[in-house]
Amino acid sequence: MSGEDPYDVASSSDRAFWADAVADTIEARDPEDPIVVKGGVSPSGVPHIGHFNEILRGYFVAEALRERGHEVTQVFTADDRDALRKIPRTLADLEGNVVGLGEVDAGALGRNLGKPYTSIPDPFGCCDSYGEHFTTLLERHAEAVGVPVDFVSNTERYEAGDFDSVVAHVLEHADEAREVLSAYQDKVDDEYVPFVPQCSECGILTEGVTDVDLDAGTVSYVCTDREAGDDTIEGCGHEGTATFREGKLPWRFEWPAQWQILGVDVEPFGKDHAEGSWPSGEDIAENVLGIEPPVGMVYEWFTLEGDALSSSAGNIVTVDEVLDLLEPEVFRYFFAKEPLKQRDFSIENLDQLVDEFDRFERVYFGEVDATEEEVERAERAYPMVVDEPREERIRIPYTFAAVLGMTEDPDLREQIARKEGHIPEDAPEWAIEEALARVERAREWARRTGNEFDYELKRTEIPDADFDAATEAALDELASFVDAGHDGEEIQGEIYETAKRHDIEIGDFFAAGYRLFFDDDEGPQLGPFLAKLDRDFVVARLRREQ
RNA sequence: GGGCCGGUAGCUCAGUCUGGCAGAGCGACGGCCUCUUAAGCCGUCGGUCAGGGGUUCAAAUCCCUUCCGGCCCGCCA
Repeated sequence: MSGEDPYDVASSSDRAFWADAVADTIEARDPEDPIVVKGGVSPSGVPHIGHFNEILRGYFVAEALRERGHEVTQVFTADDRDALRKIPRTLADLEGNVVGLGEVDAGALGRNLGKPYTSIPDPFGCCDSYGEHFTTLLERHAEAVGVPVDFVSNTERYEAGDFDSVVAHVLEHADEAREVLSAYQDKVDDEYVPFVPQCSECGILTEGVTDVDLDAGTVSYVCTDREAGDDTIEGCGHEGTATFREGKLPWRFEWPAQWQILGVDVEPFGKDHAEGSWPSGEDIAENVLGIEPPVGMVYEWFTLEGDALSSSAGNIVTVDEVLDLLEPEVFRYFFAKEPLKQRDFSIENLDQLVDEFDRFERVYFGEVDATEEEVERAERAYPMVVDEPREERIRIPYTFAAVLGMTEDPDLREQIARKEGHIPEDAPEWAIEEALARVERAREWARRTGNEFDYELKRTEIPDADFDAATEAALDELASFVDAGHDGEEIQGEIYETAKRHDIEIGDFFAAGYRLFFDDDEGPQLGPFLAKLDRDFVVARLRREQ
């Protein structure tokens, strides 16, 4: 039984980039083009960044193979005939806005437990079903991340009859099926039937199969109660028959069946599958279906802010939200890293990820010193991470972009960035535009995390402030100093001097400045910041006139 | 209880497959600068490679073992 160890596929080679190691394994099998890379999830609720392991790990493998001249298709199954097992805490509309259950008809959802996602009405009423709603959302996110993926609806495949022959084969060889699966699941006994019909009356997926008629291509069933976690889903007692298109294979069989139908050559999967579904899937593929299983590779789960991604615990972030904070290429870069390392995705420390990406980019263009290993990896992976390598591209350091975000004036942002040398004289217009787009993202990051960059220049209206006479006099003097024309360092020094002359605590005087400009107690380094603003405004504000 | 993955500087991680000087970025600290205030430049510090044992001339790397975090071994996916 079994091929390569899915833990070794991406790591045991001298390849600098793991996707090449996977591609090596696939090529060693001499597959026919097009090579099919698959992934898949149940559209059970709000898609989050964890789901993108399933898409992006496959994407890098696909790209590695394309670079070697293969034709590659990346497919993604929406496992939408799976049953809704528990009501999610939150949902999201098609724009990605996450909403609580209270805002939709939660009661209606509760009556649909045990039914396939595609048999449940869309709580938002905009798609044909619950399953289609969340699949659509995932498709949109995949598009936003820039990964070309063919989405496949499991339900549609069952309805179109694509699964017919596999279902017939499995039922015809039910003895082998039981024997193989029983090595992995204790509950499999002589009565086990590897098909789950959907009740024509109440719509739930029921396990009460009473008879199989291979010639007619149907199963008979009684709609019986079914356990789902701690709950029991009540069957309606209906006795009926279902065709092979009116139900589904149990997951352990469905996965290998998908491999057969779609001709899958490689599939990345999460570590939850590694010890259970994968070995049984390989076994079933070889010894029940008689096909060669794809190359499998395991990826580790990552945490969000140190904790498991969990929609019920509220610890999730969607792709939409993340793309408000960083460029798609930075997001893709995160998934280009070693798949087996357990790592954290931290919005709090997002600047680190962006910095790392910026360095990665500069390594590719040979602009910074790097180890041989880094260079090799960048040369291979960078072109897959960005849409198109362009050397003139400009990256404003993320935290500096956050500083620029303190002012809303786009011209001022550009002007400051130029003065600080982050935008070269001869930079092309497109590069400037892209570089400054990061300012909005960094601003959003500062706002979202409420971190030390979350200050907003109060330009249009002067904040409420009440200063004592000494402070007012000092501010007036500082205004005159600024009016006379000095650079940032001089202004910064003068703030200290002015405070001393008026016998004001240094910290208090800075606080007065932050109050006037940011309506806050703290802010960026004041002197250099003020020097970058237009002088008339700064002088007037220091004089509390505007 | 059994199996599997991960643990390397304060943080984020390379390096482990194939044993050969302990690495990078960020942060911190110091300086550039009469300055407790965050952006630039230069520099410095920073390590029980989770702990212990073994093999070896040589171990982050190989073997055994313990600890910590997570996954699987019921159902489901």
